[in-house]
Amino acid sequence: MGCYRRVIALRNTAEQASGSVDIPSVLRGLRMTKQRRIVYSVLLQNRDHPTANDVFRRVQREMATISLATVYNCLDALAKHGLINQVNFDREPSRFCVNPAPHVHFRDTRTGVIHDIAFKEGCQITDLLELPDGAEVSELELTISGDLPANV
Amino acid sequence: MGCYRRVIALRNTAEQASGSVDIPSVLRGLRMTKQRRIVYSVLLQNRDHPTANDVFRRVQREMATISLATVYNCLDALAKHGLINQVNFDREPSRFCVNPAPHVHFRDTRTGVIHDIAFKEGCQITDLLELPDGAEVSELELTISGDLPANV
DNA sequence: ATCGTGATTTAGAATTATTCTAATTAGACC
DNA sequence: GGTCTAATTAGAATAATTCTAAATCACGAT
Repeated sequence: MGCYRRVIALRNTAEQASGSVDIPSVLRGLRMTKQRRIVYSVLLQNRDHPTANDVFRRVQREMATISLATVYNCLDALAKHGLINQVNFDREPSRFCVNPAPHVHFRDTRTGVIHDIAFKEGCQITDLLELPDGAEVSELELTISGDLPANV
Repeated sequence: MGCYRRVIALRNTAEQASGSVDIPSVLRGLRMTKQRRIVYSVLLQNRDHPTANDVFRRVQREMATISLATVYNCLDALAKHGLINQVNFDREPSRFCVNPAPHVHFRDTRTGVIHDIAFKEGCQITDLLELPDGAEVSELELTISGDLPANV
């Protein structure tokens, strides 16, 4: 029995849109260069799971000289340091997500919007699987496509 | 408590390797052309989650004139008709899987081998998620990477 | 402050899985 | 056998991403 209240970050809130993010000079051991900071803040400001290209276009508005390769580099560095997640739906271009909480992705096939979906309290997906004894999970990606009822 | 017995199709069995598959001329509404039949039988014979290119090379041994585009076409047709699954790990080349039972994929990071993992009896992964009321799942892909204990 | 050094950024080329195009071939049905 | 549509083919095109090599930056030591 899912309920709407528990769905995470479906829409940008006022704070998210404000752009007033304060990012320290080193985050999780990653030096926050100008470019990395802008890429990261763009992701924080608009959590709609943009592609690298989307990010590139948004960042350009604040730093016209940045290159696409740098955006890729930054996204990669941020992901390697656990600040963002790379989200893959089938073979579409990767998308990026700042939500640090454990969650999975649900694409509404009608609107194309990707929603973050939390786990129910205390639930471990691997408990449902016939994993061999001693298997140790290091990465797990779950993507779902489907229909959401017309918005309330 | 996963147990090895319930892990599906980890290895090719004798029958799988025999190649003596008998495929009707229409399967799930899909006309089984020579090429589609060979592609399908190659997948049935060796269930190691090959890429399109792997399939291409294997099929060539039986039909030297087949083209890579045809292999892509066949894989696509087979997948659209539910005979095979397209498996995506991150942004790696797609892999293909004939296992018709519901399952997820686990890549052993040490060996690179991809294992099919079944769900425990009567388990619905979506029960663990805070899905909005009325959400209807049409596709679901779960991929896991991790370590498996050294083979028994 | 300046210098040296390694990390970062950059532009553009390269890579590569996949899709597209247009022409040919095969197969089903009359 | 002839017709018609679907499937196959070779090769070109696409597009996301990565690579390369050169330029720039930023920090610590002097």
